[in-house]
Amino acid sequence: MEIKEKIAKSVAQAADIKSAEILDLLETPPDPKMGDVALPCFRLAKTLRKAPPLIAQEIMDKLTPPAGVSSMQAAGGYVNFFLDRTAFARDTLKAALAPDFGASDLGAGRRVVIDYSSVNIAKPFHIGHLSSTAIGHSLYKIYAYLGYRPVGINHLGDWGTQFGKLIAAYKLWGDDAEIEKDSVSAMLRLYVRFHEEAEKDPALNEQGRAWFKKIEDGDSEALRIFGWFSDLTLREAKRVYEMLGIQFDYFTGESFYNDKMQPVIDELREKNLLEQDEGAYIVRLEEYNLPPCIILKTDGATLYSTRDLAAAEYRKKTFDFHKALYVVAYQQSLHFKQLFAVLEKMGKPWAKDMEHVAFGMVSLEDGTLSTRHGKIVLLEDVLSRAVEKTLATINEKNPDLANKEDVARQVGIGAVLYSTLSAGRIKDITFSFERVLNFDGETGPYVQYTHARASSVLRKYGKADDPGADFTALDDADAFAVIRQIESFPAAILAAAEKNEPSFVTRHITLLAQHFNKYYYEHRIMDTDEKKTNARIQLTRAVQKTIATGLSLLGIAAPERM
RNA sequence: GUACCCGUAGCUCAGCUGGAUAGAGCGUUGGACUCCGACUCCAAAGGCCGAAGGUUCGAAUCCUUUCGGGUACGCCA
Repeated sequence: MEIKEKIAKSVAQAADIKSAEILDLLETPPDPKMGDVALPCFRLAKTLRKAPPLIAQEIMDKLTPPAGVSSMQAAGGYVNFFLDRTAFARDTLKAALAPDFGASDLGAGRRVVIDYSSVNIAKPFHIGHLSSTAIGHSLYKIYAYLGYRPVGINHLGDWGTQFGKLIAAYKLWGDDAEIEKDSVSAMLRLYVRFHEEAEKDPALNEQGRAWFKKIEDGDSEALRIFGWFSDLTLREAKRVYEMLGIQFDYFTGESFYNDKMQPVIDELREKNLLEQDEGAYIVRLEEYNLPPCIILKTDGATLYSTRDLAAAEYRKKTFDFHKALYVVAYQQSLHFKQLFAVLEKMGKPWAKDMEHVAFGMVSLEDGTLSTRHGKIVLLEDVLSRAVEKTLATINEKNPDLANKEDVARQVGIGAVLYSTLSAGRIKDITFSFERVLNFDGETGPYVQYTHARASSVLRKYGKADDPGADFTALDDADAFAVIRQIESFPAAILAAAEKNEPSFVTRHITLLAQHFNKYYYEHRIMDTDEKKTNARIQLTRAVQKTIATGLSLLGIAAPERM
């Protein structure tokens, strides 16, 4: 970054163009043999009204290369700059070895509310919830690293007529011991049975509605049963969160907003936004080219949207957020567009600070996930199988390793997290054990292995860094590739936050691991020249640190041995 | 029907605020452990970037149309 600014500045002087404009043009050539930084002159041709190769030549002739640039070359319509690699290595490693490399105070004093994971009461925690959980948690870490104060909210699915049905089913066929023992699975069986029986006997639905009404009215028995179900579900979910190393600041679910909806409805009325249509109350959104948003049903009951409006209002009031993110699957993108549009119509200037961080659908190889038909894969099973497989690998390759079980957990779970955070979040995922449990190539274990390998070298070296290190040892192309990648780490974090895209971090550290592994094979790190050895050790240390930081931003552990 | 998203190597994906010969991993084939960790590395094969127009000095990238796939579209969440 810094060197690009210097180049932009000197080009600006030579060509009499604004330096910011030049900085914008600067890019990295496709092949390092061409140069390290390139200035394409094609766009300048328009204003200067000269042929690009001529401009390139003229700029080069007039230019005094800034410190850090060793040579220049005009080629085609480009001016190519070759960096002084020794200086680049020294500067980059110094920055990378300082504490909190890539961190910033960009977000100082700003809160970012992140709504993620959102488990449903009485429903199993399956692989369909992994994306929201992993992406949300990673964003939490990324924003925190950039100085923001993230607020993690688990917006529990704990409201709706379904819970009336569940209680009705429990009253008819429930067995306390079975529920205590099987928890969510037992609840799910009751729920499925209810739907089956209601097909034959529609009167059951009436019972379901009645029980839901009791929940709404605060009936003590209804609340006791529902509270019991909630506790059991959360206990199960928290076990998974613990395995994943994830915490939330709040477990405020939908029911939390029950008493907070009326003021929003009143406000909509006052502002003349509420309109009765076919018996229901709606807000029209034609000017947004969106279908209307239903606020109240014909029977006067509230809906999902009503609750989310109240939640948005509450979050703004409580946290005064700088940004509010909803890490929710893209199926709900219309809902969020409507939600944001309604808030905007209500005159909330902060509506523009809210963002739906959408991600793709998870399906199984033989079709869509379906809780009701039992076509699901439990997240806990995936995690355990990944851990088991890792343990088997460790027993085979590194049987004397201490804390094998701990490491197996870190690597196995890391593999699962990595796999959901490696592709862009909008991509659909077809879940397959084969893919998740493959640990070769661009995978979590690969990156962790690189980290462990670097750690191992550093352990062997066992000495502190030497201020007199000879960085000319890092002049070769392999080292340069590694250093360049390290240098762009802070930019990758910023971009990840900007786009709410953790995969930018995943990709960045994966590439870094690849460059380092190549370097490791081509070069001996520790040799007889102490000053040169130390420079290569600093490189190794910077790689180790950067990978560890990157992994931690993804919520993945970085074991030193594996 | 309408809106949004996705089509890049056999498979999974990068690259998409336009730039120099389209990249990686998996899989396939063939190599590399007396040497700092082989969960590693090297090499080969594999592409009209869904298609057609357009804008531009230049398009995988921007615009239009079109085909294929996905998702969602008032009283579920």
